[in-house]
Amino acid sequence: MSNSSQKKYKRTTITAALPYANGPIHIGHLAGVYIPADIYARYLRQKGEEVIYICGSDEHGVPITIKARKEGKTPQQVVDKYHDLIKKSFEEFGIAFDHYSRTSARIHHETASAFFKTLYDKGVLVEKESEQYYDEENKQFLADRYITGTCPHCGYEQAYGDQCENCGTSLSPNELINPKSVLSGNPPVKKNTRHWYLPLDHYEPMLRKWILEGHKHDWKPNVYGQCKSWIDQGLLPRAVTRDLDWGVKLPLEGFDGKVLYVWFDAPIGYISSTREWAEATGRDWEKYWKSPDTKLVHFIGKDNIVFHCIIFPTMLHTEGSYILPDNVPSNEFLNLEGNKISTSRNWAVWLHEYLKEFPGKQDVLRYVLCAAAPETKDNDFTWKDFQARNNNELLAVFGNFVNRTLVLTHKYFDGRVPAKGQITGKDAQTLEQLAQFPETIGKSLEHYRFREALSGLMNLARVGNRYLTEEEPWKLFKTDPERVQTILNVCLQVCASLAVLSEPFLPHTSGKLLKMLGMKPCKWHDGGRSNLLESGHAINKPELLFERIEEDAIQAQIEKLRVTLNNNSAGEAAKPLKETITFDDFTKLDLRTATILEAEKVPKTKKLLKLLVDTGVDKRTVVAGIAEHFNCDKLPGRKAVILANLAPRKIKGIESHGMLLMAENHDGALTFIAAEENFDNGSSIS
RNA sequence: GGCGGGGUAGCUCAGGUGGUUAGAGCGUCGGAUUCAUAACCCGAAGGUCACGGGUUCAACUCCCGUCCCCGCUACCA
Repeated sequence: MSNSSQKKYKRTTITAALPYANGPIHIGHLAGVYIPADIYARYLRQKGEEVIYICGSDEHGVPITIKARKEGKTPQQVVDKYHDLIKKSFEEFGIAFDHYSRTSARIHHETASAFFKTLYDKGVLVEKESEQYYDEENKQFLADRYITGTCPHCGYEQAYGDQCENCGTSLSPNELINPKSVLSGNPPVKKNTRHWYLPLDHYEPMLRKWILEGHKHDWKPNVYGQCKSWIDQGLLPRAVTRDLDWGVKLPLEGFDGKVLYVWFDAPIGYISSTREWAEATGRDWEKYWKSPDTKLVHFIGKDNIVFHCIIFPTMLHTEGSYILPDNVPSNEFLNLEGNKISTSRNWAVWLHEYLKEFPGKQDVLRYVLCAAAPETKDNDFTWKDFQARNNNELLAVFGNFVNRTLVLTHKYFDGRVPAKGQITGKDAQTLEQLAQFPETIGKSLEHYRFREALSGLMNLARVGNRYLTEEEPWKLFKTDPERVQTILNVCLQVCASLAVLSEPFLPHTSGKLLKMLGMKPCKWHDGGRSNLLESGHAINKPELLFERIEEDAIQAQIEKLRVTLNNNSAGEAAKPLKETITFDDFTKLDLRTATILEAEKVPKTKKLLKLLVDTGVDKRTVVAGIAEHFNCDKLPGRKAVILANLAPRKIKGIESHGMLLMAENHDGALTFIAAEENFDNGSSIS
């Protein structure tokens, strides 16, 4: 079913998730998105198919305006910096986009606002009024991130309108106590504003049919499952506009200060990037997006599944003239040395730094990240593994085979491809195996199985090594030089095929090898031919394709990460102090020593325990979010401190009277606070 | 808690409409070899296929339950 559908396509449009222009690219992005997409694109190109590989920087949205404010720059300056950095490092790394654009480009603003206008004119969008916080001094509505206030949960005074960074709770701006505008410092006022929504709920039947029925077997289980989960939970209308001045302006009269919500404009960036490319090269962009014989494929990370499988397709569908994606191969996440990659904690291997620290080793990283790509589950990148894969696989299997063959050719035949003579069974068998590789590897690629494809490529080098070792030409040369000619001819054909078939995976290596063999780039299915190199053809001097990566280079990287780890924990040890309070403020708190009498888990929650506590004054129920840290059986009898005069509050239907005090370190571990001596319950604390 | 994904050799992963001795690469050990960047090649050891039930002549593969990891989501007074 999925195979027959591939036949009808005449061209392929490949998109890779637009990197957000507020930071550089790291190995997680590469392994999950850009490398697989690049391999796929290069493969199709090499097959001679019509294909475009499109990407660009995603440059709108609130986080960029925040970063700009923090650094005292304009948002444009921020995105310029990262756009340039990202674009350059992609190029140097060998990600071969047909076009890399950016969403601040004029053509993108035109495309995105026209797209919105079409949906608006068609009556697709639903208009709704709502109340939002407004800064009167600056005369603008405030994004959630532009409002700070006191967290209603933990009392932290610098909580943001969308999240409290102290306790991690996600908030809505309305929950904040004493909200303040980040812009003016004044309390914001509520004001009516109008926004447009994409009514995803209306298109549930379409999505059900298209995804749940139509792509049950050709989409990856993680993607299909995630979509099913979303659809089954019930889709809600999603706002497509925001009150902000950084982004694509609404193409409607009288709505200054409104822009398209960044998630709406970003995927349209694929389209505008295609248009920009088409204008520059004199092509027709529309067939890549509107012709039913075009296969549209989005490469993304798992955080992006809902946008690319549900929201963007709904946009394309409602617009009316666009095709929908044929597949959305999404990868899971890559961890680094056992921990989640984190931009803010600097726990990452940054591409631009790698390129500096390992010059000329683009393909090593491409190889390692493809071989260890998180295709079906999260995976871990370690520098030890990086070293091992370079030394024991790329170098020992691939590089070594090529080197052996070329050295022997120079030694015995002065660098000229010797002619084949009598073909033995082994020769024929090897050439037969060789012939199958383009098909085998190609099939893996067409099913988005990049790890499998790469290991297929390595198998070809193994075939070569085995053949060469078994035939032992170095033993025969004195007695049977003609036989050696045949053997080396066969080995050279394998090398030639390696040069051809490695191109999608290891483009730099492929280029070097082609040069060494004196070959021009070839079509995919030329790989596998047994006469790619004519006899008598002169090859160049061999150079090493890969060099050994020594222990000190690896230790340097590990040390670099260790320093990061130290910096992080040093930084985190000291959380900034809260605002100064008066003694009177303090005396309002009634803190008491207490003992836990009973503990049970609150059903249907992960973190909540219902505790019965003896406060000395009374026995009361307290709900505490500590279930992940403490076992119920171990709690009865435990001494604690509670805040006894906190207003009661219902949590999951249980009235909680007071709050259990705990200390939390930067790893999120909790510990009890209690009197060291065995004091009576109800002793007051001051 | 709900939903989704995953739990298979020391490591990274394949696998199967249920059916002979569960596969690969790397690592380890042994052998062979010297053309080659101490590389290649051959061989071996290594797994109760997370755990407990059930269906079946037969389950790692199907069903039910439990546990663990990841993501989304609810919850942290």
